[in-house]
Amino acid sequence: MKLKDLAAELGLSQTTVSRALNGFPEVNEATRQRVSEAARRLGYRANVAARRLATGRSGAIGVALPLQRSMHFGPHVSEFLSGISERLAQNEIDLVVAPIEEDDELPVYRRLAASKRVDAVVISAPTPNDARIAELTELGLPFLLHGRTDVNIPHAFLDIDNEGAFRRATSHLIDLGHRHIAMINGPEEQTFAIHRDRGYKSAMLARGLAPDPQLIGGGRFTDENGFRLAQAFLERRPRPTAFLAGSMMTALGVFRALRLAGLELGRDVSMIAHDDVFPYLNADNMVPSMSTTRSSIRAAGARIADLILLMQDGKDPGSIHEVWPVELVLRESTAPAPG
Amino acid sequence: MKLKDLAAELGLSQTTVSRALNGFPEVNEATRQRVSEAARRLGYRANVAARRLATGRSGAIGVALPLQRSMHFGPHVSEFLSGISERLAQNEIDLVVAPIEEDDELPVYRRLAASKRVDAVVISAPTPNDARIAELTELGLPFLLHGRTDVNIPHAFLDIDNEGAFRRATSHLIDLGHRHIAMINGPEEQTFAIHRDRGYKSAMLARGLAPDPQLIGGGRFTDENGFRLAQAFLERRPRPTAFLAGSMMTALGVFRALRLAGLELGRDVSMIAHDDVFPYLNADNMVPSMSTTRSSIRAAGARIADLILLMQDGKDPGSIHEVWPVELVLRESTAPAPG
DNA sequence: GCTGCCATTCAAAGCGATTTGGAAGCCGAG
DNA sequence: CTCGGCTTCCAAATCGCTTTGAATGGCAGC
Repeated sequence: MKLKDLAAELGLSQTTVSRALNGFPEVNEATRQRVSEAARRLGYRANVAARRLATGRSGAIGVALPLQRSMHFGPHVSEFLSGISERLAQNEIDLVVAPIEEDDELPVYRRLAASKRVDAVVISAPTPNDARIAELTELGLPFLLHGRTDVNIPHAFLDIDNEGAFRRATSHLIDLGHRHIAMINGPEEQTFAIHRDRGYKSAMLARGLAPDPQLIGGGRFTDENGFRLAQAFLERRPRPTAFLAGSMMTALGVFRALRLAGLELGRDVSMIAHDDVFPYLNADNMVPSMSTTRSSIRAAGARIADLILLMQDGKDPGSIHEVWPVELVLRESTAPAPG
Repeated sequence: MKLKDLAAELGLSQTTVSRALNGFPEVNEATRQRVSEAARRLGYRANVAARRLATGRSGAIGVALPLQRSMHFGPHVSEFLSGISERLAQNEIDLVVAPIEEDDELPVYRRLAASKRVDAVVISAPTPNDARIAELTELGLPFLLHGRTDVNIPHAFLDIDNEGAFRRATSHLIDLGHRHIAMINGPEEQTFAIHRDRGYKSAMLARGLAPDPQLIGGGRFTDENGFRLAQAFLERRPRPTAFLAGSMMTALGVFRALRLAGLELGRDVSMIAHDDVFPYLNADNMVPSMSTTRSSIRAAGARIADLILLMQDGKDPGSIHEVWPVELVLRESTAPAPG
């Protein structure tokens, strides 16, 4: 069933049928009804390849999927993709996944751009001087950055206020009387981890406390890494009475380390973890429930899709700068410092 | 830079250039060299929309991303997608993500098929009488099933031997002297969970042990669910001395429940968990290290991509039935039953 | 020298949509 | 009655590639 067939079926020209289906004003309302009814009845769907060729727009946007870095961000991926694709689907535009080998992104983008495979891409997990910004700008491939860089080229981004979140979390722990606060951050080269570190340290300094390098660690968002760092930190003297964890994964590891050390969370030790809101790891249902800095990565994905659609409608990328505030949700894992 | 430009640049016809680039035999080797060199130099890439229109193949395959069910399978998604897309990328074919609302898959597939958006789809997480098999068959949209059904329509699938894996794991625990073995399965309507249940029970019965319904539970693959079920099971008398866990996520929950009950894993209690091999959750690095039934979901994804490519080359879907054996890896979490 | 056969290359016809530039029909104004 | 202006619809060009069917040139065989 192609356009020609449908037109023949209706005794109309392809032009009219096309216009009717695409909502052009110059077609009689009665005709439009007749056309769309027939289209529905016959199950007609425009061939996307033909449409894309004719319009010059691919009707798809790409998301880089770093094969190696999934080491760090695996669990985030599904939520993020869900958020993006759900929103894009409403506009019938596809999300194509572009697998990328570490440090080999440029050729992939070049290919995507040259073959007009996607109209835009979203890139994630930037470093402060991320080379991709310049590369994509030069290629002329529109993009939206999830996160932030220091790169001095106008570009669209959406980020959460990592610095503010961790400043607030740290401040709160200090308010509760904690003085030795361990920080289990993300991969240290990533902008978001740098921002979190900045938030943590500025909160400490603001209260006259010196951040203890012995209590600061980073790395992958894994249960294992959280466990090892927490174990190490618990051996320091003075021992930390509170932990900040960069993700729910590392928080689980801290959990285990505390148990193993015979410490009770929410009494002997406090913890605030950052929660990207995974449906399969609920801070509220943990025992004890977990205090978190919370920001849905799925919602971010959905909004990113929105912003990309706006860019396609002509909005200047350089004017798209969104930084979301992060809420601090206090639950049972935070309590006044003991003794 | 389009084909015409490139041809003009070279003083050749579009036909010849196209053939040269696509490896047809009837073009002089010297010419081919000249063409591909020029293509590289000028950064020429065939416009995919045009190619797709001309060839009639979309050059993309679809993967349904169940928005609700990500509740269960979130962490698996990124690994699975990585496996598929990595393999597909080698053939320059795209992976498009199709978000799907629960119980609303058919219209999505219908749309994908009618608009020729993808050449095939992969579907996951089937139930025994999964309706999608019949629907997709009727639609004529080629598909490959990750998992198994009882549906009596020839179709391609790749699955792991869930029954055998759990039979073996259970047998091993019995060999170690365990008699009260708790089973924390996946969502009970899913075929794989049914197979695992079957393996568990058949191993018990084969050794003259009656599976205790009080020690059998299922549900989502979450830390939380594992925790709650384990806690409940530990209150039964006689108390289970061993646990089977359907995923590493639930195993983490069991971990916590054991600690809370003052039991030591690998001494008081044994556990074998199924490991889909997430790079961010390593059984070997847990403390104690975890005995697992192991099968990489990423490898499965890669193989699925292979099989789809074979189908596109004409292989009969009805002849594609792969069931992978699952290895049992013994580590510190399994030990002889106490007392 | 002519013919036939390879090996190369090409012109042109699709693929199935969108879109441009009119055309047909109808109406009221002049 | 004619003309211009709307509304509604259409024929044909176009997007950039693949592919069919034919043309060209070179060379061996007769």
